[in-house]
Amino acid sequence: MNIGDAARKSGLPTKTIRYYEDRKLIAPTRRENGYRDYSIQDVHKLAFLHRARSLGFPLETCRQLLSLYEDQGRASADVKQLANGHLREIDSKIAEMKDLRDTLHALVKACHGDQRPDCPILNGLSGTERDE
Amino acid sequence: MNIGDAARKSGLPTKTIRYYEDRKLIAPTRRENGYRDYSIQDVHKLAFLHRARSLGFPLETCRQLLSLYEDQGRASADVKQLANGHLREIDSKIAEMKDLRDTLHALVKACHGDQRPDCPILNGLSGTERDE
DNA sequence: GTTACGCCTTCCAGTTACTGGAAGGTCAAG
DNA sequence: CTTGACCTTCCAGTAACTGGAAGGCGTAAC
Repeated sequence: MNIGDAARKSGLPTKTIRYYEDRKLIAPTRRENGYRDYSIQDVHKLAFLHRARSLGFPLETCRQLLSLYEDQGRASADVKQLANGHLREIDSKIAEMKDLRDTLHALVKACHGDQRPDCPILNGLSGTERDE
Repeated sequence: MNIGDAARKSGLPTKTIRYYEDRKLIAPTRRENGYRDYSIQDVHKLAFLHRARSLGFPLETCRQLLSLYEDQGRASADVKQLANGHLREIDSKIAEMKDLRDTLHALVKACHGDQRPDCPILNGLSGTERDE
């Protein structure tokens, strides 16, 4: 099938599909006219990539997951290890963002937000507070 | 002072400082030998940018914050509005990441992680589960 | 004087994962 | 034969840096 149909079935834009091919994640056959020709298996792989990416796995991790996906003799332990590594990264990112959110929230809360120029947010950012 | 000293005092790498100059966020004077010359005010601005960036404000928002920072007649309401917009974005990003984390966590938990090839994580990613 | 070292300069390229657009070929319908 | 929807490749841009190369400047030791 043509790239447009593969796009509709996998949920990925055609641009992205071509990009994945460039990055050697997928290699569809070509017709005589030069058009890419996607098999059902190709579409499954694209949909797999789509889901893995939407879970935030980096492309290189997606590449590893995809090769495990295609390896009938894989050990689920290998997959779990990749997923666990990613999970830990997500957790630390969430923690980092929460910290950041709390800091910003405290500044916003302290700001009266009126026509006067005095502003705890800017004071906080300028480092003129005692605790920084 | 030289860029190296400005870097040490502001906490930003010299590369980043030059980048900010390229993006017109700061404009130090130049000495006769071509070296950049940073004033105390410049260093304050760099430290301000450093803090604003570490709170996750995009550079363009930093630019606006910086101009408010320098505007003695600003209204704190304007600052608060910028900060609030950013806060909302952080909140939605955190919520998004939590969702993602929970989905991934569920997959990881369901995976026995041994030498067998059967793997709920890959099943989840391939979309062969009934609820996807 | 020159050598060494650490600073400084500019410019170019790479990172992540796409996304947009231009220029042009293909195909089916009317 | 033209229109419109496809498809192709290639180039450039995004955010915010980061690394490296090639070369100039400043100072101190030998």
